[in-house]
Amino acid sequence: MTKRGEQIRTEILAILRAADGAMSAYDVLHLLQAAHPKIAPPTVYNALAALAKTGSVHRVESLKAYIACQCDATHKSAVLSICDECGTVEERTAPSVIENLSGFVEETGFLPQRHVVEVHGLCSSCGSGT
Amino acid sequence: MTKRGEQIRTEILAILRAADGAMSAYDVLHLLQAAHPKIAPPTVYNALAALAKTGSVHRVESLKAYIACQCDATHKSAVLSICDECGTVEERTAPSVIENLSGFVEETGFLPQRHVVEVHGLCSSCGSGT
DNA sequence: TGTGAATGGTTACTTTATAACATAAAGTTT
DNA sequence: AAACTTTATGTTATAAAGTAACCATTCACA
Repeated sequence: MTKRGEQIRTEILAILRAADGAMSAYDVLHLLQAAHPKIAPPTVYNALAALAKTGSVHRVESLKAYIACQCDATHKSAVLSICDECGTVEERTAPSVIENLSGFVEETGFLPQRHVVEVHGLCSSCGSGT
Repeated sequence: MTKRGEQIRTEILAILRAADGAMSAYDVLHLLQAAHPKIAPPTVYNALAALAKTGSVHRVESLKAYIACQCDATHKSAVLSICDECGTVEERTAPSVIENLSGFVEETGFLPQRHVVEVHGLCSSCGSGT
């Protein structure tokens, strides 16, 4: 299958990688429309969903926004640090934190499948009076 | 100050407490409109924001929805377990998990202020073939 | 090369959320 | 207590985010 959508997905990934912080789906849409004037929201959402499934982008739930994956691979264990001052989002894999969290919810018989772990605060630049 | 809005906030809290799972702001709005036909979205969002500030309700970021606080008090350390099957949301305080998480993000000089920790999966009823 | 399954795109719409403005209550000064 | 100030609340209108349902294209294979 030579996917038509692959082109769009590649462009979206490039856009997200070039961004400083997270971008809303509509931010992405507006940038894409520079090159493809007729593009519509579902195309972007479909592409973002496909990219999210492979792990190359993540949705930042608490920002209603999206970032390019900053880690290598298929990691189910990312923690996002979101600076409320400058807007940068840092992603780090944290297997131990996720295991700890899984163990906690399993205490009540819950079966964890997807972890949303986002920490808001100030990044090292913004927090240290820089 | 005898706040006018206190009435609405009380009603919203009662509605959320009576609900099984999380409710969207508009779910709440529609219920409220039974009693107050002229109520508008911002009234609900204002009230939810006020309730969230005191900690008596929480926004479930990954559901775009709201729940009544199920714990006692001013806890900054809640973990939400969200059953994707039946929709119930269980809130538990987990100081150790949050400390662990804070420690992790502090490794890079990040200053944590607000933690969003939501775990999707199956609750004990839905997960055990009940 | 037809035909059907699968994927992607488009139109139109719903849901979620908020800016900006209008109103009203409570405190404050005289 | 009247007039003013401050702050909280309500309303109108609109923006932002997301998606259902339908249409078009592509590919697999007879």
